[in-house]
Amino acid sequence: MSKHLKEISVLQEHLSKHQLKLTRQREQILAVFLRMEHITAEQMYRLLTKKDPHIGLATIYRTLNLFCEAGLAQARHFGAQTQYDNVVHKGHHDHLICTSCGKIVEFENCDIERLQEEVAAKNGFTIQTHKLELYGLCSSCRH
Amino acid sequence: MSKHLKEISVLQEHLSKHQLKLTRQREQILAVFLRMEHITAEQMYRLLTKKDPHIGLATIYRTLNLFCEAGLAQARHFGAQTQYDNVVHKGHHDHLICTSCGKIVEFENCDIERLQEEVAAKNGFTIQTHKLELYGLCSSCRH
DNA sequence: TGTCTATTGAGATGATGAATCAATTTCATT
DNA sequence: AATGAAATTGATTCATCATCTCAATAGACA
Repeated sequence: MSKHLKEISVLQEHLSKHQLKLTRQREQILAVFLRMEHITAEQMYRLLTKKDPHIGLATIYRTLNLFCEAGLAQARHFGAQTQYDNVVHKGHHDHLICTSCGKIVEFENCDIERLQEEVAAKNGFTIQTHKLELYGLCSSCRH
Repeated sequence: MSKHLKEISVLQEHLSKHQLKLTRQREQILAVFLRMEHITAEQMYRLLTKKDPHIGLATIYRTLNLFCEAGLAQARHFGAQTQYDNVVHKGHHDHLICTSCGKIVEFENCDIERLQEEVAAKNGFTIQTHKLELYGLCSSCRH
């Protein structure tokens, strides 16, 4: 765990701010979580029960939601399941996607990001990450 | 229905391309769907059963998924439920999503849209629609 | 019209995640 | 180190959403 001192202190701060407690389970779940880019509750459960068969699935869900509140994780709903993304590993997920041939072009645009921050601030939000996908026709498919 | 000739023909084409049939239920569901910006299967079910009590929820789900395959709809998983967005009504598809409590705020920002067009043009794309989701903490969850 | 095939609808099934609650653990205070 | 209030755990139950099943029905093309 020594690699992730910063994340541990973020959690510690959130815990003490809300009169919550640091438990063995929360440490174990955090240790696994910080090694992954993203994980589902089910995956986490399988990983943890290998070592410690006495950890409950309900605890996993509760703890991953706790991480979201602490700002360490970010829940994203993919189909049926919920992915918990590690905010530390966030990249820029902006894509142009051709609806005809499926071609994908990645891009980054600072002006858009700045405007996103403005919109978020106006609504009282603090952005952790974002997803922007532009769907359309690429130059070859338009002709 | 006469307002939505284009969308009807998009569906027709998809159906015939895949040896599927145009049924009374598909027409009814499409008619309602095209009037909405976005809808859930449950909402659609309630709207339709007012007129025709003999329509099944399974059919709603199947048909909305069909619309996604035909390119008329776009499924989005919000919390527990799935929203089916009308691709025709682009422009109101942007959301702020709280990763802690799941609260969703819709917004629209012309400047962002203009920049999106610029980015697309620079890469030779013509935008048909887009999806922008900002994930973060709302004001209540940050405290 | 008749036949072949896709579709429907009612209910069963499955999957996910949240709620419950008695037993246990944490941690500030002795 | 011991105490005790308060938070946490985990086994289970519960609730919701969406898909699957399959016999009955309806569309499309000859």
